[in-house]
Amino acid sequence: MDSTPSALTPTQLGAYFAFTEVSSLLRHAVEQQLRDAGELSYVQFQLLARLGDAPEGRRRMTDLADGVVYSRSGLTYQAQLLEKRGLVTRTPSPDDERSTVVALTDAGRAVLATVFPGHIEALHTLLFAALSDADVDELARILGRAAEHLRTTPPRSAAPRRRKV
Amino acid sequence: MDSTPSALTPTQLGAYFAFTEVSSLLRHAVEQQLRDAGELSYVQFQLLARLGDAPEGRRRMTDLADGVVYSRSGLTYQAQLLEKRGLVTRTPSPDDERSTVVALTDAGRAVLATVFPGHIEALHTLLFAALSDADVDELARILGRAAEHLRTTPPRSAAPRRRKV
DNA sequence: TATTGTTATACTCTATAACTATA
DNA sequence: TATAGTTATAGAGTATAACAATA
Repeated sequence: MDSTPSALTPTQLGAYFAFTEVSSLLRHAVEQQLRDAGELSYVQFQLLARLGDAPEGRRRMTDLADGVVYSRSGLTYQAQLLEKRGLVTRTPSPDDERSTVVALTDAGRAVLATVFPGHIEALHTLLFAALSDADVDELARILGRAAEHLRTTPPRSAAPRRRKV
Repeated sequence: MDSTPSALTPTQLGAYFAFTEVSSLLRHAVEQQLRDAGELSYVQFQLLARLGDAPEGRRRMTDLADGVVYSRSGLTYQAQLLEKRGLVTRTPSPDDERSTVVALTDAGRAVLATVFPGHIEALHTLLFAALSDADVDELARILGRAAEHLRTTPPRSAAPRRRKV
């Protein structure tokens, strides 16, 4: 019944600091690689990668947004940039005419293909080179659990208090 | 002699995705908390926290920057904001007159104190609540190793290529 | 009325380059 | 000449609110 103690144990603190450090350094390095290799921001890469994963390379705007962007206008902005570069197309959905379907173009796939090898190499040399297979196993298990918890616990915006009512 | 293979194992992929997901969701939640509780951006919080850790609450600009900010002007900008709010002071160093020493004020400590409990609570409910003590142990160990690797391997900017020479 | 997405706008943040001053 | 820091400036990104259109 351990109800959110008011301090962290030294180990928790260590885990948190290490996490933020890895997160910051890794992200910075990866952003640089994506910028150099394909003129992509991290967000743009994530959007393209999500499309690459999707059946037929297409998704509705709302589905595309998920963990990537936290405002609808932010997604519109990025989708516009990608469309201008010809990496995606945006067309109204035939099913629901309110929806916009974003689809990866051949050029979009090409950019993904250009960027991927360096991306993977960066992950290898920066992260996985330091870890044993067992470590990676553990990491996947633990962070997978944490991710699921985060995904489910506060559905998106906990907002425990409002300003000004 | 496993020289950076050109693909990731499913487990590595899982670890990476989980990591980015946790990183993104946790950071977003924490930023919201810091903003609500103390009108601080994440970077500003990190700077204050670093000062709070330092002997006498003071550090040179350069030492303060470390993992937090990746350009000197960015640090100057943030330091100015904090100084305007009276949370830090900036004074030339007596030792080396090129240096600026940033020092936490009482108001700065007060803001840190205001923000900390909610910060810790957020970490508890969002991250540690999902993990066993053993998990946290493992996480600290693995990520600690990764952090050290990242810290040492590319001293700061690998820059394998330049644009335009 | 609720949902999907866009637009307008304002703001925060970051990075580059030029500059000053001290070591 | 190298280091520490600031300034000017420009650009990228984000979020809020108002809006339009469809369900």
